[in-house]
Amino acid sequence: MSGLDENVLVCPVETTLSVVGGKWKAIILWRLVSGTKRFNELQRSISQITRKMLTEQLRELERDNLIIRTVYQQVPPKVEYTLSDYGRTFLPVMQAMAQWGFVHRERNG
Amino acid sequence: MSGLDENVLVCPVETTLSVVGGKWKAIILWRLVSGTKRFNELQRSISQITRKMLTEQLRELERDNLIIRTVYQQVPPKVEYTLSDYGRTFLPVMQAMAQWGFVHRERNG
DNA sequence: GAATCAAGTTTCCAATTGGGTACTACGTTA
DNA sequence: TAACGTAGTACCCAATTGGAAACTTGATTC
Repeated sequence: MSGLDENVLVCPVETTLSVVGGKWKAIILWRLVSGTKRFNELQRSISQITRKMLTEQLRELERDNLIIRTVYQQVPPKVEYTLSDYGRTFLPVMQAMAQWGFVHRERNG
Repeated sequence: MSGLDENVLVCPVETTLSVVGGKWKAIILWRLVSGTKRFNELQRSISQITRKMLTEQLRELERDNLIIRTVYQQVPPKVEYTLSDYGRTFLPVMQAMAQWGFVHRERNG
């Protein structure tokens, strides 16, 4: 607990997973790459996610400054989610993942 | 269930997560990038993982052909885990993750 | 005056994940 | 003959995750 090198020893892959790990975050961010989305639009495009999960994940992504949440004061409510500049730094990871997933699906069923 | 386009519609990021998602798999694979490792060696290098979890994750990675498990018939037992050629195709994703994690740690605490 | 809409929140319950501990195999070393 | 070491398994229990459904808000439409 007293060394200078604690941070140096942390695995960078673990660091990444601590921010965008879990079942949903990378998928949500990938949806936002193609542009700003509203809440229901996101939910419809991620078929298995519940409102609760989507809300939770969006809150955490916002807290970590990866996305920006914009509330329009109108009824019915309108809330938009946008990748932040910082969120966009995650683009290379998402592209690598998308590329691998695409090829993997070709290879396997 | 009868369309031609089911697979086309699957999100490639989701495909990737279905294979290497979860809390441990990417970390384990990243350890193997630097070379073949034995079971206990892996466990020691991933401080929070239990034997049970490590066993489970290694079995699944082996089932999906990302790693190769080699058992030496000797006592005490010796089992080695190695990235397969196919597992190595995941390298770009891991590198992108490691790079992002490294920069993210600089930026944040 | 009832229904509708978007974007949630709340509550409760089920399933999955994960941890602790003990146990195993068996040849070698003390 | 007792202990050691590696690579696990087996079993049980606790914690966390995740899902379903009902409820909320307030202006607008039927």
